[in-house]
Amino acid sequence: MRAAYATRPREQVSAVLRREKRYLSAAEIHAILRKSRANVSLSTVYRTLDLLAGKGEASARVDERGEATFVVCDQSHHHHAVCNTCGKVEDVSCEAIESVANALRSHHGFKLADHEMEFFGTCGACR
Amino acid sequence: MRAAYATRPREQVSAVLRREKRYLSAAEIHAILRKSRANVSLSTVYRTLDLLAGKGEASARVDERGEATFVVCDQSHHHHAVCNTCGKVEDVSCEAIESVANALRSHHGFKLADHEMEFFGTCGACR
DNA sequence: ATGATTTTGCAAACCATTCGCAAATTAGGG
DNA sequence: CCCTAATTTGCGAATGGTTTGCAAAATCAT
Repeated sequence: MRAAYATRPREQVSAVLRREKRYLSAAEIHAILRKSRANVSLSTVYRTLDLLAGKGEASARVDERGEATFVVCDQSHHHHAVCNTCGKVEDVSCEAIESVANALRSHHGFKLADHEMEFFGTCGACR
Repeated sequence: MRAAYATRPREQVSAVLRREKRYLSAAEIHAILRKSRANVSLSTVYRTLDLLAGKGEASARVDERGEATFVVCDQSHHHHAVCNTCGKVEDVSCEAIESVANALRSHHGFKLADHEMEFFGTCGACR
């Protein structure tokens, strides 16, 4: 059966994501770890991110420059509100989707199965 | 001032997108063009896609494998309903966003500035 | 502790995308 | 039309984020 070793490098990568709460690329995480003298290889950062994303503990996003970035998040279905100022990401539930599903079916004959949403704006702390 | 030449290669790339109406990568477009004996270089396909995306005539999306894909679409603000069966993409307006904006502000203290949504399901033709 | 199994690190391999540059194409005025 | 200036194309080479192979190191169960 598959892996599951609780290793130091993995915990360190995970800790950075939990502390920062914003979208970070593998390279950024690697740089942050180096500063705190935690020498985790870039490969391990990538592998750990894939692992977390696979378990649903982190979600991925491709930024404007084409780099993959990750945040820790709920495992249940939800969406993200990203602050344009500080970058912090908050989990948001989606109640309003019902009305959208109805509109899609009646106006487009489209049967909704899944959806993705992302919000951008200013968080409470930055206002 | 900037470019604007109406060239054959650009028209051919654009025509493929208008005909297919689904997310296509540069490589896929290049392959389709080769089959119809239209020899447009891969570089030109990439450059034309950037151009169309810049003008808002096409919108980009990164697929599961990490490749950039494009569709032609309205220039006004809207969202996409992607059919899981045939891949066709329909433009969808968003009326329901008002209630979401209100919920974000009252529950999270978050001031919504922009948003992205994408829908997946089964289109009318495939049902 | 001990051995089986999983991870890590490093460097090399990948591969989609970008770039440099000379040749080809386009737009427009004369 | 014809010519020139400006833009675009194609090619191959360079880029750069991400993946991979493999031997050494770490982890877990016994």
